[in-house]
Amino acid sequence: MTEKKTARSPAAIYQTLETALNPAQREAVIFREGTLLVIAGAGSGKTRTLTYRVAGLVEEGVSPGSILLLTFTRKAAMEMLLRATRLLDDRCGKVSGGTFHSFANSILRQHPREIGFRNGYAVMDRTDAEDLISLIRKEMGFSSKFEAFPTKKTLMDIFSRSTNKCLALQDIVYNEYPHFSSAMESIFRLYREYKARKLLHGFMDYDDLLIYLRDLLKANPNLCERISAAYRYVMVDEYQDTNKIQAEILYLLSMSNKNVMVVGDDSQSIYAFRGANFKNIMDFPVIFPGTKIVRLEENYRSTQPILTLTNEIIDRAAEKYSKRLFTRQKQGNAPLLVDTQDETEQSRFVVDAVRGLNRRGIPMKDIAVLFRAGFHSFNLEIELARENISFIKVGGFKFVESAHIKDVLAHMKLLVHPDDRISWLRALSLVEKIGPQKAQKIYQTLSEDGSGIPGLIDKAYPSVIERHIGGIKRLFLDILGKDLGVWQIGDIIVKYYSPILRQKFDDYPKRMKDLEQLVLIMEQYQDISEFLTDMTLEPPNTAFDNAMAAGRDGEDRLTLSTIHSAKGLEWHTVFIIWALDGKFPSLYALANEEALEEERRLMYVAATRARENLVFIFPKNIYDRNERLVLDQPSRFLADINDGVLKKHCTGYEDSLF
DNA sequence: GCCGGTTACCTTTTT
DNA sequence: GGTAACCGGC
Repeated sequence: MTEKKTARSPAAIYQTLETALNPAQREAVIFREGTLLVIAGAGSGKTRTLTYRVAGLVEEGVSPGSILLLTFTRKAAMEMLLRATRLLDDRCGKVSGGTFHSFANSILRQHPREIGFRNGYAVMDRTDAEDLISLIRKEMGFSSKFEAFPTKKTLMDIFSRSTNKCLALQDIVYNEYPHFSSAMESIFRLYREYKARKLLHGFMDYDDLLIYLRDLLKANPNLCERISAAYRYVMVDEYQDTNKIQAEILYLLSMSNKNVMVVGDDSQSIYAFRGANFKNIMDFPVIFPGTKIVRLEENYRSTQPILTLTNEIIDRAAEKYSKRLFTRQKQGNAPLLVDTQDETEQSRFVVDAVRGLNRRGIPMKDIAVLFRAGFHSFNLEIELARENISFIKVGGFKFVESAHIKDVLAHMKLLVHPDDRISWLRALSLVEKIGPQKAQKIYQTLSEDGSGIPGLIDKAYPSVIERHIGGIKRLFLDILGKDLGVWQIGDIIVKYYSPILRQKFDDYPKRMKDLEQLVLIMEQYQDISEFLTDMTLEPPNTAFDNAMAAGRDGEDRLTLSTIHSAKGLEWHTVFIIWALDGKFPSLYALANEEALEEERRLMYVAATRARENLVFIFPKNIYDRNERLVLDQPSRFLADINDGVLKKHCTGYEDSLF
């Protein structure tokens, strides 16, 4: 961080409080002892409030390390601490910040024995966990051939929901996946096996991090006392998106000091699919009696016409939410609703409109296109590339999840975790003539005699195999016992892997670039496990979203983002594509009242990202093969809003849209 | 028995 | 573009 130390005296910060913050914000900033709940509407200066509070605490002499700021992404935490640093000085950068998951990981790493992972553990990402499930599924002989049996993805969903909602597996299956009820017995057996394997091989999935932390704190009162005493002030952002386990952890963390502040907005809760419950925020004063509640209702982001619309969207919700936003920016353009013939026309419309805005002085980085699901932007991405408009895409598929990245990382994981069965199978299966069976056999012998990588190198194999396995033996010979940096090791692995890449993927030039990118990221790390943990817990959300790219990122780029990844952000102009009933809300959500309500909140989050201009677009001749029907209506969240609030717009005038 | 190529089908959101 | 079942060939 090259942040300059600003020579601003503490008194000056408090002087600026009067002018920089409104009374409600100020109240939250200067609140000290006890629990505080801040209900902060969209654009109400929530980040500003947290930033000032952090700076204020540090300024008063609270040790930065004893302040804990839990946010939704590490990026959000870094951003806030950076702002606090600007406000005060470098000490703010030393505040402990991150996600619940990374916080859990940092604590658990220090207590491997207490949690039953004597030799430490590796964190599995979603794909690793699914691979393990798939392996077990095959071993146990469950397949969908003879009975309705869930795929690995669905199994993981079921397991994860059960954990995060604190409900029995049966409840989840019978209520949310009734069509798999007949397989309940098998699912349960598989689940038990999955848990056993994780313990046996030293793996944790994302959910385990939270569970083990909670259980560690619960089972060891002395430790809990010590840890909670270490954090004098705890703050949690986006509290509406936390779940029951996280609430319990927070409660345990408050054992010694009851100075807990949570900030959130019940109408922006969009992670129920992951076990989050917006009622958490309402329960907070119940769990912590005597909680002070502060409401931030003045919106500083959007114009009145945009707020009028967003208020209408959320007013139609079945559940009544706790506030209504207002603004002093009365003037502004009416939000637009545009229908196009098909997806291509939708993309062209966006391209033309973006061009028009850009010509009239709106920088690309002040414009965003938002959508419900990652793949909704594929067509637009092609059009943008054709038109030479550069963009950054956030959300959807992460590049660390793609097969080629996982292949390279698997080799690296073996260096620090030689008992990693998933990685062994993955790496060995890449060798010609070695498939799942042979890989399994090789792994078995290495694991039984505990010889790991050296065992692989020393062992002689039947000549057919030996001819092909020589490559991977040489790879590890090149790495082991040498004093190499993370990126050098990565580079060696990539060189070994590139012939496989060519053979395996038609689009290898593109993937090769990803691998080069990966090696660039590695340059920032001194330690392999640290690198691997970061790739799992804080993966770059796009191929270009990392410090490396940011360095040469002077370029003015358009943002494409899933709505989930746009949370907390804002742009001058926002386009929301696929505002088509059946896509948004998704057809999956229609059967379920709660899911539908979450879709509505999602639409609310999307629309409240806009400062000046807001445009909804839907292609109206979309045939859904699944349901065998034509989707041609605008999203039901917009359909009945009258013309004065949401203006219908015809295509063909994109140049003078506003 | 096992590898590896082929085909049919489906595709939400994220730590 | 990914997953899982299928089948031909060694």
